[in-house]
Amino acid sequence: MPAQFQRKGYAADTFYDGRREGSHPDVPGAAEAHYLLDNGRLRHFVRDREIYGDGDKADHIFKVTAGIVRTYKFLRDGRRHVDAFYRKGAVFGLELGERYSISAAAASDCTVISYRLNGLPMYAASDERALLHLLPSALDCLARAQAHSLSLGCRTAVERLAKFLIAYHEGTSSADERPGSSDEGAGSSNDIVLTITRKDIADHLGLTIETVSRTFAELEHRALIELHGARQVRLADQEGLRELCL
Amino acid sequence: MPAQFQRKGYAADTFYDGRREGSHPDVPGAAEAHYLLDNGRLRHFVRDREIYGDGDKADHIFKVTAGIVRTYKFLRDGRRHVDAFYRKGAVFGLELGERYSISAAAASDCTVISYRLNGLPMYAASDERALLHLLPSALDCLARAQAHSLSLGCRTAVERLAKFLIAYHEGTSSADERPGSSDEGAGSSNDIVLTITRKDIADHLGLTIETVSRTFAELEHRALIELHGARQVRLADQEGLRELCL
DNA sequence: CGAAGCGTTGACGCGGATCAAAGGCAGTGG
DNA sequence: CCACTGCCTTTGATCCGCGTCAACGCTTCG
Repeated sequence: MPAQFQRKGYAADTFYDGRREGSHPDVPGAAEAHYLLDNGRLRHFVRDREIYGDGDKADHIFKVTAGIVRTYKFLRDGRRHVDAFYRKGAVFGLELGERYSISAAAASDCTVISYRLNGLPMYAASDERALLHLLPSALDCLARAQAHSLSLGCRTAVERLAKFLIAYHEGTSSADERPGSSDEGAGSSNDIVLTITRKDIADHLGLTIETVSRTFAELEHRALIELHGARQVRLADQEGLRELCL
Repeated sequence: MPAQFQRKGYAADTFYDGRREGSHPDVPGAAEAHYLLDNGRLRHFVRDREIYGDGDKADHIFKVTAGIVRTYKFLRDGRRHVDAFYRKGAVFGLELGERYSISAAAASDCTVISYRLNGLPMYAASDERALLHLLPSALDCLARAQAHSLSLGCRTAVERLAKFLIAYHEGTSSADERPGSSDEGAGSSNDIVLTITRKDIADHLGLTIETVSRTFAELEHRALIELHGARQVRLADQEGLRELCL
């Protein structure tokens, strides 16, 4: 009923691309916002390669430079929950305790920079100024985690997938990993290429792969998207998709 | 399948009581961890009174001193999602942007300290050292938000409620707001008094009040809890309840 | 005592899980 | 070049947990 809740046009959740904190020029030292990652080590991971495991010592922070990273967790019964996806520019591996509470792996082939902490939990690292610059990343993760539990708690399969596609699109549309033609030309800007599997999507949205597949079909049936193979999706009616969000 | 994922005995999520960050003595200046809240203003709220609204200027940070605060959001269709509950010692109102993305209200009568920021988004506040001490709070919120989406994404009504009860119990058992007798005596330590409504629980767990009610009955039927009225619950079999968590 | 909230209980239907099978598609080897 | 193999995805049939609708009990307060 309250009217001020109608915040519109922001559907992105769980796709971290580091744009939000970068867009705040009044952060002290924003230019080197994650400068502590600059002297890190570049590492490449093939799809499904684990980057760190739930329970490992949390002695690194990471930043994605290419591809998509997922954070996830296995349940006792073998089920898997995918917490979030991280894209170019996003920081992951932030932990309060001295061990990771969740695993991270490459959802597609990807490249990350890893920065080694000096054996201390990150809130206790020696460089306070560097740590300060992690607060925006942490708050960004937090906001997206909250948005995601809202989706999981309140929304149907169609709505969750619609939101996912919008978020995925917003995550790539400004980046360089565009499908098809290399020039920034005509209106092909609502094509997306899913470099992650149906299973990753399903485990993230709290659905099964069968339901995800059926829901893709449903969205196509409603003329909101066009499927060209399993991985290539055109967002035929972005307005309609956004209608379904939140 | 991986064995190191079996982290046991930590079921608390979404109940923030500020114990975790306080338990890290190696945080620089942990004693005054939230000292920036010390010169704040004490405020009292009756149940359901809004503390701040989604969309308001995010110019305050809060710390709970008594009672339970919920953060929540209304959806367009009138549904409500309760993101988290905050208890004595917990900090809430942390935001990346300059406006709150979620509302906060008193889930029970409660008292909070509000600290006014100087008109800037909090990551840009003048006192960097003070800000630094918010990082643990933010990371704690983040971990719990992640745990909560896991519950919502993967678990059944019975499992969610079991986890909720364990978390609620862990949140009160060490605090002073104990039910019944005032002395720290015999084994009544697994009685809890729910000061929040079924609706708050339902909206938090992504269920309806009917299902929550039925699930309480189911847990009692399985002899995991004993209900003495709607608000007083004895955790008769904590081990059994924990079996259901995660 | 009546009214208003909150909580419980029952009947029924639907959305998504489960079980089962078959259709692309890429990589491999003959 | 084509058959073979394994993985990912789709599609169909059935089942079940939870939502929905409806009615009733309990408590509180005027």
